[in-house]
Parts: sequence; structure tokens; C-alpha cells
Amino acid sequence: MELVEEAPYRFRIERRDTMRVPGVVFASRALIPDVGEDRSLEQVANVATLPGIVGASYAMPDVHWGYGFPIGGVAATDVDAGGVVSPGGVGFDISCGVRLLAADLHRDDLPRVREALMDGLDAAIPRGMGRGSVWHLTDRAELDAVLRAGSRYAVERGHGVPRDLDRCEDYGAVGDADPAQVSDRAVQRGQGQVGSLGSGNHFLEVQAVDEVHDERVAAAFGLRAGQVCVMIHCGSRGLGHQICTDYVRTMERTMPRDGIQVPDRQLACAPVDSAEGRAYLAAMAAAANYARANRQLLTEAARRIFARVTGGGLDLVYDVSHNLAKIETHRVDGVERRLCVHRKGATRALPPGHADLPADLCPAGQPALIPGSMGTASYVLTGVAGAPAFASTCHGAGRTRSRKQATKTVRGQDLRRELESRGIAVRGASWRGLAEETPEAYKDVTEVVEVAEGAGLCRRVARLVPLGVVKG
DNA sequence: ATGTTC
Repeated sequence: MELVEEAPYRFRIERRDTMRVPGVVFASRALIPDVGEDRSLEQVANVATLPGIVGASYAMPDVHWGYGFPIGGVAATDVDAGGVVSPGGVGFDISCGVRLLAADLHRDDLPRVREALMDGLDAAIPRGMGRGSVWHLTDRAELDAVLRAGSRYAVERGHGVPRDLDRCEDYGAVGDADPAQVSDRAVQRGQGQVGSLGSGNHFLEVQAVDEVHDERVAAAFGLRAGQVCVMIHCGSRGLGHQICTDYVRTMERTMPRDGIQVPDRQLACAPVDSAEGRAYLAAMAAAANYARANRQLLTEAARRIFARVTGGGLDLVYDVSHNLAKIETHRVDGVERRLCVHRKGATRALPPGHADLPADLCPAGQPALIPGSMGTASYVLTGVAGAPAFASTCHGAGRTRSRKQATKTVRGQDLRRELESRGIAVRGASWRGLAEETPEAYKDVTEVVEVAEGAGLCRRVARLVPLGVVKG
């Protein structure tokens, strides 16, 4: 795989064979995946063959290997020129994302309540494979309401306050969700999981603002140095997973009919403007709403514990997905075009002044929330004007070693002891799950966000450090 | 990521 450095932190994969556009990798030399261990750059090139793709097949600095598309990939297709949508370009965990809450508590006041807080959260936050949820929905009609209206429905039912919705991407619910496009099996899997973290890299952390990079923007986001925060990272659980599985199968069948050939069957896709494309987007939107309701219910669970232990509240800073396809209008070669922007392990980062931002965030830009690996920093970023890659940036640290490799480097018990010795309280779900998430298996998130900023994708606003982790 | 292989 030949990479040409065409600008600082920007490498090009030249067009060849059936690639319709070049690949563009935003990275430092150190962050470029090792070709011997990770085939994600080959995946960047594969994505460039998709019908209707415009600009380039992009990779963020945290890129690593994924299903079909790389994780940390951005690809936009032209809806009105036969552009396709691909479930693998969104990922199995549809609308997996991050929510940040700001507590009215200073980190100096945390130690005296920390153990009570962590024990409360340990009991209140359902997590791990299967294993319970805050909200148990008994009938399909109620789940359909979640699928149609996401956080809006949760707030309507008393799980949150209207202001929360102003701080959610899409004001808490994606339009055009259609529960009828969601299979019965997906519904069955999702019924008992609204308000649960799941497993893998999902977590709820108690954090503190450790450094503010941009005072003005941080203030607009409601953040100041020393402030205690809560970060929630989770997705659409079994429901989103089943929807992805269902539509990959459907599109594997319809691709020959549509005359679409792809270099990897995991790139199964259909024209956005086709029955299958529309059905997938409607089901994907339903899963996106499910994921938002999931984060809203976990927010309420955390709020109950904070109220009981500290007497204080948690204000929503923002909630943003990093696994989603969206129909957006962007200017391409001087012309406004309707694009299907796939962001898989990539975060939308709207620039200041964007019309989709609520009025009070508009001068600052959209918060992009970047969780680090366990025990390391997380970041709040904001969008910048004129950025490449359709207003997208990185989504996290990015894996460098598989889960299995990770478990060979450390035992969960030892990792917990190490984190506790560094002042980070740990409430895990399983020892194995903890070991799989050792920071040794990830890139350095600080390097990732520095490169993302250097590449002109975003600006850093604040760095958060973990004080307690409730691990999925 | 995931009832970690319908």
C-alpha cells in the first residue's frame, strides 16, 4: 500500500484498479497502521470503489481494521448519482456514541463522596453481555415509540428534562425512522436492553476537566477546569447488531440485481434510492433512536445516584454518535449535493455557525466527544470551518491489538490494581472484559487528537481525566 | 460491537 504525504498529517492512497476516488489518511507517520498487523488501509482503498463515492475514501487518525469499512472511516456517496448506502459503513453497533454530563461538583470535593458514588453507580448501571436494563419494555408499541422518537420519547415519559434534547445531535431523534423495517428478531433482542451499557469498550466514567485548551468554547459548552463530569459510551446493543446482520444479508442478495461489484463481500450495499437502501436507512434511524434513548435512560440512572450522594445534578453537555450514515448537503466542487455520509468510528464535528446547531452552541461549534482508552484521558473537541472529510473527526484512541492479544498482556485483576493505585476507582463487569480493554491495546488518544487538530479536522477544547470507571 | 457461530 503506497502512501504519498501530500500535506502535513495527510497521506494519499493513489487511485488504481476499480477505485473511483483516492484514499486519504489523516495521520502522523507513527499513527499509520502497521500493514503487517492491520489491513485497514486496504479497506480504505476498497471503500473507494463504492458506486457514487465523492471526494475520497477518508481515514481518521484512529483508523483500524473493521467489518468491510475500516473503523475510523468516512465515505460520502452522491444520492442523486446512484450513490450507495452500506451497513458495513455504519458498523454493527449502529449509533454507538458518547454523551458528556457536567456535574456541579469540583474535583477537590470528590474524594469524600467518591466511594459512595462509585458503589451507587455500580449498582445502578446495568452492563455486561445480556444482563438487565434500566427500562423493561413489555409491548412492541412502546418499543416502536422508542424507535421513532429516541430521547424525545424518553424525556416525554419523564426520563430527563427538555433541555437535554437541545444538547443531543438531531435534538434527540433521527427523522425517517420506521419500526416496520426492523425485524421481529431485532425487536426481541432490543426489548430488554434500553438503559444498559453492554460490554467491550463501553463504559460510564466519572471524570474531571484536567486542562482547558480553549476557554471561550469550553465556557460555551458549560465546562471549566476542575469540574467533575460523567461520560457515557454505549450504543444500540443487540437491536442494532441484528439490523446490521439483516441488511447485510439482504444486500448481498440484491447487489447482483443492481449490477454492483465490490472487492469485499463485507461491503454489501444498495443504492440509497432503492427499496433496500431506503429500508436500511429507516431501520438504521430506528436503531439510532434506540441508542439515544439508551444513553438518556443511563443518564437518568446516573442522575439519581448523583442526587442521592452529592445532592447535585448533571447537565448534559452533548450527545453525539460515531457510527452512523446521514443524508447531508455538502458543497462538492462548488456544487451543493445531497450526500449519504457514512461515519464509522468517526464523529460529526459541525463548524461554528452551522444551521443545525442550537443557537447557544452556534458561535462555538459542535462538541465532538472523544473517549480515550481505559485509564487514559478523553477529549472534547469542536468543529472548524472549511474542514475536509465532510465535517468529521476521530472517535477515540483506536485499537492496535485484538481483544485476544490484549488478554495475553495483562490480567484483569492486575489492571484493576494498577488503575486503583493511580487513583482511578474501578467497577468492572468481568475480569476478562477489563483485560481486553487494557490501554496497551490502544493508540495514545492524545496523539490521535493532536493529529486530528493538526490535519485541520477539529480543534481541542478540553482534556478530561478519569477518576472512576464503571466498565461494561 | 454482538444471546462473542442461525
